Amino acid sequence: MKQAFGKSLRLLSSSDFKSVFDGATIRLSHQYFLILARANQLDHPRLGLVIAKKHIRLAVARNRMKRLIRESFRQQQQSLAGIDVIVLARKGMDELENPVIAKQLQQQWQRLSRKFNQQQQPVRKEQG
RNA sequence: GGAGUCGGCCCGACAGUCGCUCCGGUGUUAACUGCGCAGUUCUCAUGAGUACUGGGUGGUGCAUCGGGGAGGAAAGUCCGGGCUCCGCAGGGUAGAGCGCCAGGUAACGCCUGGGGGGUGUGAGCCCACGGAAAGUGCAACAGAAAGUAAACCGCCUAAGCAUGCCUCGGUAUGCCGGUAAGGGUGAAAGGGUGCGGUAAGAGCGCACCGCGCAGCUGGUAACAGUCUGCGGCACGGUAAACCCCGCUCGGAGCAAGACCAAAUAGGAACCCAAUGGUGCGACCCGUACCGGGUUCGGGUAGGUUGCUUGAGGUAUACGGUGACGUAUAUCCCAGAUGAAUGACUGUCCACGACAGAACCCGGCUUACAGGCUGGCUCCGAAU
Repeated sequence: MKQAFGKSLRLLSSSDFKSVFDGATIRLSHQYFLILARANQLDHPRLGLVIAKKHIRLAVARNRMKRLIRESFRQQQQSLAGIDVIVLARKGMDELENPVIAKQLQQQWQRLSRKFNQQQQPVRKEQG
């Protein structure tokens, strides 16, 4: 079971980001972060991160957030196939401990996966 | 041993699992692509072009192996340089910065050594440390007076004038005054101490100390001197007030700059179509609007580059008090770009601070848990 996290699993250009921001079909809100998502036409998910300096002031803390989110996403990528995801950090996220953040993200990935599958269901019925 | 002071170094350690990025090696052929070679076909003037096939070789990609992968401040962006583009004959002015002396350096507002002042018992530490006899200005409150000094209290009444008294020379009072020694005000009151001197005083005179100027000596210099002479003796403070003097300074920055280059709109050249097409209109006339293709240049998105071998690190030797320099040997030590350098688990301990490269260096400043180590000082004990 591959759990690599190469370039293909990231949102790379500003047009990639724009399409998710403009056409997001799923919004998951959390006290410390916000997840936007929409379907892509690929067999794997892609992740984009928006960690604003305004919300998390220290560069070291911003790096930590990015690493934790990437790591969590990397481990969950199998259940998120076909989704473009953007995670936005909110104020205060850097005050949490690593295990807490990992746990919170884990829960959000599961919610995201369920919600995405519900949205895909009617489409398949129409096709079949 | 305790207290202190000045440096140098380190930035949890080890193991396992799963990742990210760069470099190198090997392999891979499914994919994309660059460049030669050979054969065949077609076009035309023994050469060139077009298409296809075969094989070679490189790049991207994918596997796999090996190696590298944040800091002392990577930070603030406060100075100085390199690099890049733009500008530039020379000189002056304005503006900004710097400011004891000498040296180091690519350069500096940095560093080293020295001088001066302040501070500490000391090692040390601190200093925006040019000019106030070029000029202008400023100094609240208090105080009589704050800058060619000045009489509030005090001290004095010698000289001059007036008046009274008398032993006719004194004495008392007043006027005219004298006085910076004492008190008081103030951050600051125009050298200090002593003796002489005087009506009382006063550098008024003298001695010593201090000060200024000139010389001499030492020092590259700043500056220093039990040195010599002259001067009784100011030239108060403030230049992070204007100012004066000396020195330095073109502008913008890697989102610099260079290259490749879709789509869309517009431009240029050539070719083609032409007497056209569309609208108004039953039609003619009339009128308004409008081509197609190829190539080219500029150029947006996007990509490549700049991009890490450098005023480089380490070691040794030599020169120098030192900052540093020279020589030789040796090493390659992040290079990301929606932005890597990590996550988890276990063990151990002193339970881990401040904090993340973004073109690159040299500094300064600010933040900071601790650990290791060297020099020096003070105190105490022992020998």
